[in-house]
Amino acid sequence: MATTLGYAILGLLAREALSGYDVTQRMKESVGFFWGAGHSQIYPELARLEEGGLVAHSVVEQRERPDKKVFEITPAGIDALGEWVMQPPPRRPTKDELTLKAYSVWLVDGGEAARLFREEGRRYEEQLARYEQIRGWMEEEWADDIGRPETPRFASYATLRRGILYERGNAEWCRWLADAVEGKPEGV
Amino acid sequence: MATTLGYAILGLLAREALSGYDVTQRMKESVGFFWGAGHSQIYPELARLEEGGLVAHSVVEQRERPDKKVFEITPAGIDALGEWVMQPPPRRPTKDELTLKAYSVWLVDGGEAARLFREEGRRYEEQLARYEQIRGWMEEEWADDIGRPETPRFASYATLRRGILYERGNAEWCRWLADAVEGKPEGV
DNA sequence: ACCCGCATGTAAGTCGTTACATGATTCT
DNA sequence: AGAATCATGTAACGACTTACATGCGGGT
Repeated sequence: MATTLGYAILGLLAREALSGYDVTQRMKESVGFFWGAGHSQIYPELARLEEGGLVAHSVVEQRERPDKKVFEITPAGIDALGEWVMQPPPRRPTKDELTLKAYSVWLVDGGEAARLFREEGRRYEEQLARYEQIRGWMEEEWADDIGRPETPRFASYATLRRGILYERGNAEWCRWLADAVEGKPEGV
Repeated sequence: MATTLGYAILGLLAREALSGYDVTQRMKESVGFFWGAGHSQIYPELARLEEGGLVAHSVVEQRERPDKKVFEITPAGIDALGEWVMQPPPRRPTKDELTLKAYSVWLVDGGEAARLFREEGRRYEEQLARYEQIRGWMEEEWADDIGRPETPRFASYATLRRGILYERGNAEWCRWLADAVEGKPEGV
């Protein structure tokens, strides 16, 4: 019924009521690690969700700040989100620009290519380090909830683990590729 | 200068001359594993590349088959592709629908969720098995070229390794998540 | 007779990015 | 004085998907 972005927003609102601005912020941090959108996409999508009865808003007046519309998920919204979760997602081809570049890496100088992939690898490692830090924090602070699949904290922890595996795989691959284009033998 | 899809096509044409139809087929197998497009996107893109002087076509008449336009990459096309390869790609947020579903998995029944993620994990494992098979074949058949970063075969092998790490990470995560939502203790 | 593979395109619609537009307050 | 944060929207454009459209030859 809603779009994928709609379900991403519902996933946030199922945890707490948020303004469009707040949703935009979340899309740059937490959820943003696996689904991103700018505010120009979010405001119209919230309107569409409201039209479908999946969310409802109330205006909160603020002193010294502009008024804001705070959106809450409705029972119908919770139902729709739960049903969507259980549908197997369509297998779309992963679009990875760095892999695409690697596909044509044979055309360029090995030393220069090594520099590129080492630099990209470093970025993945930085992100990985950030994730590992959050993971350590979660495992300490959220220790109880992490074992309870019915809590939102468990779900957040699960997505973080996915991010860790993803960044680790990418970092490992970049290192291997940088070594290989420089002519270094591999350690598989 | 060209779009990302344009560079994907150039990457193919740098290896061999192809018709639009052939390019479409490649987008479903080899390159399709990390960049996909339908024929309705490919034909206009080839026209744009030709307009920019990066590819050129000649008509090949066939008996018992429709005539076809075979596209070749031009020296300008090779240059453009090589320069693009060396540009660090913009860091776009990974869009992964399955991770997004996991973010709201706390709303649904653990047993049902386990079934979903186990099934998805199986698909990743199947793809992984296919990749591992190709890898074995490449390491035997292409043994010489795989150590030479200036060959297209090396580049194909490199992208395959990326695919293997990707599928392996996903499969591992799905297994972990399925166990976790069922209440099984983890083995990290 | 019908479907599949080869072969090439266009059209309509959705999704996503970048830019335009406004305006108050707080921090430097 | 200028930049950053909070706050909400619209418009234009580009990328991508799905459907429309055509036609021959070969296999069942």
